[in-house]
Amino acid sequence: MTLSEEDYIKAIYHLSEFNSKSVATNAIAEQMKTKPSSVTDMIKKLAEKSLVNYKKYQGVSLSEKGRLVALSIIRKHRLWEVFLVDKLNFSWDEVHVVAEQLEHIKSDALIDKLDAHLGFPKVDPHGDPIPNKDGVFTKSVKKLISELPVGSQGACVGVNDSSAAFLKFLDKNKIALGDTFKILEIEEFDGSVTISTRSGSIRISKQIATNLFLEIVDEE
Amino acid sequence: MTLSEEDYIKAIYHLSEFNSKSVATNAIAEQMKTKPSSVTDMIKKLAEKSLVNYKKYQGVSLSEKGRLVALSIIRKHRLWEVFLVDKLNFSWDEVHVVAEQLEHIKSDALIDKLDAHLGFPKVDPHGDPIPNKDGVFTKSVKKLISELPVGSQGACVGVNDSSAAFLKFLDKNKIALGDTFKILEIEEFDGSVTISTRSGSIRISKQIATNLFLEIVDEE
DNA sequence: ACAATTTTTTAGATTTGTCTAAAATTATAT
DNA sequence: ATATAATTTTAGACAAATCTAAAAAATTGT
Repeated sequence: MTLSEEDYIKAIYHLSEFNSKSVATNAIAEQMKTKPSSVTDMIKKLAEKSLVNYKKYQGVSLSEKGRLVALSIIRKHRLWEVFLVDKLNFSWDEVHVVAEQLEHIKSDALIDKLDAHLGFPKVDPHGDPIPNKDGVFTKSVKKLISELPVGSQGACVGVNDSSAAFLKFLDKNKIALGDTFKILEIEEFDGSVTISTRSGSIRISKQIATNLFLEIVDEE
Repeated sequence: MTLSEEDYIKAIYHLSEFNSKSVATNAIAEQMKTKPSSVTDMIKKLAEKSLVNYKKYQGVSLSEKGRLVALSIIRKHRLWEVFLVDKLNFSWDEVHVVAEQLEHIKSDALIDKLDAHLGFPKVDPHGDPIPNKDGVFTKSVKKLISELPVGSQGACVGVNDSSAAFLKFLDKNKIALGDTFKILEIEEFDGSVTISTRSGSIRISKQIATNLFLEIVDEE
């Protein structure tokens, strides 16, 4: 698989991740920052290799084979992100660009050993699940604090607003990525939320609650 | 710089590492496993970017700019090799192929942080020196035990013969990469050498001595 | 329903890195 | 010294991935 093919497969996966229907040529072109005609060419090539299901003018979807390729790339991407944050002290918002390159390194042994080195993580620094070797992963529930009911509990895995000001605020309030929070109370009046942290409970404004993602530990 | 350009620069560096003269087109073609005509094309391109000094039919040499590019790639390659061996438990003879891919990842921050994570190593797992950011490195002396006089001391950094049998032998005799040895005595009769190790002194045959490299800690 | 718009595909060109075959240059051997 | 051999370069072609411009198909609005 060429680098470019891998990028297309990944783009198609992400575009069909939630709606599951077939993906439009234009949508892929936008995602890949290229022209629709280039997309058509590449789709033909991927169809030739039966990585995608394709019928002219009818959009495209990943075949099972293609889906597994996508998941293996995503697995690599997310493991590298964990490495960059946990081992090299990158901040979680800097890692994406570098992981985009690292995900294309071809070595099964490397990924196995990296996985072990990292302690077989289940989610990446943004709270997104890491597929296993066979492409199996538990769809994690990742929600804004403002969307959760009282009693919910989870690890803080990301922010909506990555402005320096907001990150500074989090730092000042001793809120860090990875911290576990529990929602104790939601104030009807202003939407502010009381959450418990390791160092006690604090109250956060609605604005904060709509910008912090929790990765819910969903027992099932 | 494209991946291919980087590979050519690295090949030219290695080919002129010891003789320092200009490198022949055929030599590059052999190293790169490509045809001489392809090499000529690429050399023209590199000359255009003033990464090499080139005169038709006269061979090619790296410009200062090209030399710095080569050293930055070598720096990345060797840091990744240290990572693979020290952190991911690859054996030192498996790392080259993977490092060949990793060396092309473009991110200064990544290499800085990797360097720090590894404790700013000075040599790679094969005993070859790691250039610093500015391309400066101390030319390390790496010699076979059989080439060294009594009294020499250094870290074991590599083998000539990487057959499974030889590696097994080393393992059985508790000789591992990184161990420090001192040469105590050389037997005229059969060329066998007595060396001191952490766990006492042992005698190794000439055959072993001609297959083990020491990285000499050369005070100057 | 069908004209207008949007989306998608085709056709033909471009760039990068490669190739083969042939020509130009340099090296070698007697 | 010069014919022969080896090396290097040129010329022209090709595959991959992209582009522009134009044609084909699907969608939308009234």
